[in-house]
Amino acid sequence: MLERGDACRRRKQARPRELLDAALGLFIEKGFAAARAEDIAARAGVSKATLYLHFRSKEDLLKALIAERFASRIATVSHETTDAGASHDLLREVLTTWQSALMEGHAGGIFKLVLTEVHNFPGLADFWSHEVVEPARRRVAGIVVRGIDRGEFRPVDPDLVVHALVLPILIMCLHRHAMGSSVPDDALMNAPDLFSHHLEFVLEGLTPHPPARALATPASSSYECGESRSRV
Amino acid sequence: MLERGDACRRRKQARPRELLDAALGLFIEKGFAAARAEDIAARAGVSKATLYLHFRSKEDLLKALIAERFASRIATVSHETTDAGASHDLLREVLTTWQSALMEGHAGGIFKLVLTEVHNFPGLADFWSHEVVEPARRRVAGIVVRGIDRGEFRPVDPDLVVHALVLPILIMCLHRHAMGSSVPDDALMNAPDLFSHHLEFVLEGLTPHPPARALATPASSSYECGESRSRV
Amino acid sequence: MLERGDACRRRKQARPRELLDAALGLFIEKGFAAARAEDIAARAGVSKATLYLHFRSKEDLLKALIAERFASRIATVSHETTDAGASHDLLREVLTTWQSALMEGHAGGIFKLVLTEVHNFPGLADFWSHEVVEPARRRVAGIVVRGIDRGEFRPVDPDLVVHALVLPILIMCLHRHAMGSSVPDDALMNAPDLFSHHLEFVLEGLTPHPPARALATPASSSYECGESRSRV
Amino acid sequence: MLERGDACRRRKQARPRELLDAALGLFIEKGFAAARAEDIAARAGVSKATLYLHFRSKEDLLKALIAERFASRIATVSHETTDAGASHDLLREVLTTWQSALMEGHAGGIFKLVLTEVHNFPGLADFWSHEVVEPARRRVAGIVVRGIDRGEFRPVDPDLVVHALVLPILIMCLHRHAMGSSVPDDALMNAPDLFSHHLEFVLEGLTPHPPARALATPASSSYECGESRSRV
DNA sequence: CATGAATGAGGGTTCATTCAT
DNA sequence: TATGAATGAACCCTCATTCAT
Repeated sequence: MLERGDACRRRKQARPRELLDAALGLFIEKGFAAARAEDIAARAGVSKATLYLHFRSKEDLLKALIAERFASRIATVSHETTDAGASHDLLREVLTTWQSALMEGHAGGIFKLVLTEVHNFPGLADFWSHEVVEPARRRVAGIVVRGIDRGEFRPVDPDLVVHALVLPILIMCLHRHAMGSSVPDDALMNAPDLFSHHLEFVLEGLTPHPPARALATPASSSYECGESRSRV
Repeated sequence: MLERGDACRRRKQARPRELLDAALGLFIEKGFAAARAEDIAARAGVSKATLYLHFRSKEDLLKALIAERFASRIATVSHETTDAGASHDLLREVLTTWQSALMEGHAGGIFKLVLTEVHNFPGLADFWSHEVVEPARRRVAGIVVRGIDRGEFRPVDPDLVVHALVLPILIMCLHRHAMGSSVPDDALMNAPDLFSHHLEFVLEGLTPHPPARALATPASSSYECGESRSRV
Repeated sequence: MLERGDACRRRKQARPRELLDAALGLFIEKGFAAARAEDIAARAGVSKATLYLHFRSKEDLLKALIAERFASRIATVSHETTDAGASHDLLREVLTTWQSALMEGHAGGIFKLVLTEVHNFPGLADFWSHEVVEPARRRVAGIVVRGIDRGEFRPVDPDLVVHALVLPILIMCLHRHAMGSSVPDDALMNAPDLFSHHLEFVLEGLTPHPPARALATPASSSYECGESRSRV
Repeated sequence: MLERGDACRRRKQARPRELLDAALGLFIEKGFAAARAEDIAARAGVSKATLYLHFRSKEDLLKALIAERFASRIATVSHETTDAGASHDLLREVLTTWQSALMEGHAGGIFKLVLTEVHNFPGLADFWSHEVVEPARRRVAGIVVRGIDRGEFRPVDPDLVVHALVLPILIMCLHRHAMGSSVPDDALMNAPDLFSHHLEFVLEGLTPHPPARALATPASSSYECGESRSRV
């Protein structure tokens, strides 16, 4: 009986979390408008009125999700600075990990939610920018700059590499979520190898051409003192 | 009275077209669910009941739009085979044209519509695949194959190039449509040069190394005196 | 068929009127909050949605009623200036008519509505003041002033007479509406004679005492040039 | 612990009282329907569930209030028979006291509550009749009869005087409560002198004509040098 | 063909009331 | 006794869709 009490209390404390989870799931599956408050409550195992005990409106649910930055439901790029190893390998590791994490999880659904609801929830633009794009940009650009500094990469605009590597991942997530198995033969989107090949392709493009090495290195310094917004 | 009859008849014939235009516009602006039948009719200049005279339901409107392949509202890649000139230039021309056409027009809205409604309207998967992805893939891959055959490009999987060049465009369109001016300083998405630099970056990666050096497009030299933030 | 068409169209034009009537009836019977939109519509012979075709909200219904000043549902004091006859008789006629009209009709319900909803609908205070209190005050005070001028009444503050004659009527209306037959033996409120006796009682108080006549008349002039707000 | 127990027990005994007070306050402020059970409990400093521990329903709260005759919240006319002094003065004292007590306190709110809820709570009709109307009637009529007996008043139906003096007070209370400051310039309702002048006016009507002239209360002389708008 | 009017079904939200502790 | 949590029953309002003209 005590245990049951404890269990119940624990459940009660967890209600908001469970409701948010249920809401996120249904928002992802059906979109914000089509997700019925009653269904969200039901999925969380409570009645519709209970939902309104914890959140003032359906909009509030989404705002809470945004404020919580979709709490760990989206795989974030690892920020630990692993200084060891070649920059090529670092880039490989970070992007492969991130890509497969995103492809496995609910990222596609969240991205879709962001795209469809940003009109009504400006907070989503912030989320998108600060939680998705910027961290990825920073991490990737950081490695690129490091690679340039160490002479492993040609001197290129780091943003270009971000553009080349991150954007395709985003589309692939969206595509995977939206199309699911509708277009099973779409090699462009679904093949996991394609991305790794793409990664190698970009890495190759980053590698200094043997004879050009001499002129590449000096330029790298210009990336150390970022005069613009997009530095690491 | 005859004239009026004529005028009326002409208008009447045009009704479905006007309704489809109105529907597409509102679907793009507000999404399928949030676009009210009454608003669609109003935008087409007719009454709500008239809409149902021409289409059996709101879903029918979208199905008709899909069946019509969104009638020319989306810029299609030009398929004329221009055999003249370097493959580098061909690729540049095709992709630049396509990208700017998509960024100008309503492509972002249509892409979003596809993503959000494909689970209710399987026809959208076909549209997406056959009208957007495949033509672009075919055109770009064709040029790549040609370039490889002519020794202008290194031998690579053509899909890799498609992946590298087409996917970023799609995301940029979506981003532009959804975020609009919410994230005005997002260099990764909004900068128009970034894509052309990205294009050059990929083209460089395609160029065979030792002998093709001299051919490297003039643009590549600009990498040394980048006057803008996104230079290489 | 034509006739039926006509009839129908006439009915359609009349919908707002019918809805307002139904709304007023239910507001009077149950109060604003307890009157269900569906019941209002049903009483008007239409569906709930039709109500919202003509009025944007339930509040709008009441606002429309207020704006229409409860359109003739409340008996207004007759404003024709009947100069013939003794002022005593004039006062008798006007007040008796008004009182019985109010007691018969829905005045009690409207007064109650005003009292209960004036918090949420400030327009009701205006209605109360401009449509109920002021006209009655003006009419009664006008007669009193006339009577004073003609030497038929003692010089008294006309507002005092208004106070003495109008206020009891208001309470009697409210009482009649609210209590109905709950307190059938309440001679103070329900007896119609009581009011006419009260009227006579006040009239008597207005009549100059025979010997005091001389000093009464001169004072009357001070009521001719109303220096204050409450003149006729 | 004992002390706490004592304190608690004392508080617990007081719970119903506190709840009733809170309920009455909110019923007066917002009306029965708009007063939420939760707010009542909160105002009493307990939780919503505790309210239902003491009262079976929200209706029960009002019934208890009615049964308790709104416990001293409404000013009752003093029933001590003060036989000393002129009947004019007695009437003046009783009515002035009662009126100002009612205007100060919550009488208006309670009257409104009675009017709006009597159809759901027949007990309110009894309250109204036995606690408000009848005591006032009895007291005032008693004085009138005494005055007639002593030759101070003309022989009139005592109810007539009750009607003339009590009814206006009721409306003024209602008006004050409902309109508050919405119609600040309403001299008919808000002016405090108006009632006392009205009282004098009625007293004058009660005074026997020829012989009683000299007795006319000193206040009556003030009618000749009215310094305010509402003089006679 | 065109439309003004009408509606049924459904969703968001509130609140009096109950239950488990 | 006291309460935090939960809920069922309504109610307001919307909108895709139909009907009568």
